[in-house]
Amino acid sequence: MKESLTIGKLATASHVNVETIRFYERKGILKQPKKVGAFRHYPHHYIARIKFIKRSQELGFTLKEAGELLSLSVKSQSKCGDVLEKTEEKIHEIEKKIKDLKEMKKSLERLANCCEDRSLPLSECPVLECFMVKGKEK
Amino acid sequence: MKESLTIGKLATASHVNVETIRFYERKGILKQPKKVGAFRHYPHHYIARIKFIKRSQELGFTLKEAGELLSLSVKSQSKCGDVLEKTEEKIHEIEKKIKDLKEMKKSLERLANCCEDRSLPLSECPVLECFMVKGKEK
DNA sequence: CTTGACTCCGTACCATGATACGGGGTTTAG
DNA sequence: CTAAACCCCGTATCATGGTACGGAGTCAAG
Repeated sequence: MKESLTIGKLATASHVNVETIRFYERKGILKQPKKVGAFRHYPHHYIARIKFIKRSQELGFTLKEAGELLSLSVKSQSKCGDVLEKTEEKIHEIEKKIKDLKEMKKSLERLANCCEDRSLPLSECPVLECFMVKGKEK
Repeated sequence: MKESLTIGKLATASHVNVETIRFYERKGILKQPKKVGAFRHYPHHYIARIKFIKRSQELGFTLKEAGELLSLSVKSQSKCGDVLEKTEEKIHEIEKKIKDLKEMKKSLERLANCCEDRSLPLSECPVLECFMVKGKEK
């Protein structure tokens, strides 16, 4: 039966709840599969799709964005050019997140160092300032 | 009046909604300031605090985590050692996020390259596989 | 053919992070 | 003194991303 998973099997295999799969379908994130009788039957590659969604979410994409990324990979009627554009957009978003996180890390390291130097009560330590140096106006 | 902002002034200055500030106070994320009569009066540095919360959130921390980070900076009764520990924990979390984002970026770049080579319909392109190579079991 | 496991669907509910509303009190400028 | 502008508080509502429930249909083994 490698070509057909019930929703329960799919859920187990991709480590999510059955309800979550139904939820994704209602939201249009996951394409509804063909039904055999009244029951959904999923091709095996849906496991990869769900894992992809979960991975995307872990990396800070919303469910909707995860769906967009997924559909880039899946829509065979789209041209490579279209895909490229959206993909590069996402790459830039990721780069920005990385950059911001690095700044945040630096701020925290400054805080850490600022404490390492002396084992004083924190009141002696200009911490908040330490944090805020790179605070940007938006 | 550099030492006293009403909630409205604070909200304007830190680019959030008045309700958001009240919400943070209800949740214990932001310490309630002294009241002058019935009205909250905030020291000027609350602007920095709120900005800090917002910055943390942008970087993928929950409100609760943002509050924890903030309180690291603010609690003068905590010892540097305690702070150091929590701070380093957060640094590791950030490092992990950066690492994951870099992997995601690589995956997206592989997808992009895979499209760049040929301007074919995507159906010719083994995209989903391209994405999933680093998919990890959890 | 029955029984148990699984599925169907709709609806309700949960947490998080806000945002809005409404009836009242206060404060300040004219 | 009065009216606008602001603040108080509680409560309701919203979006996101699920999770749970319950009554009914279905499928597969014995």
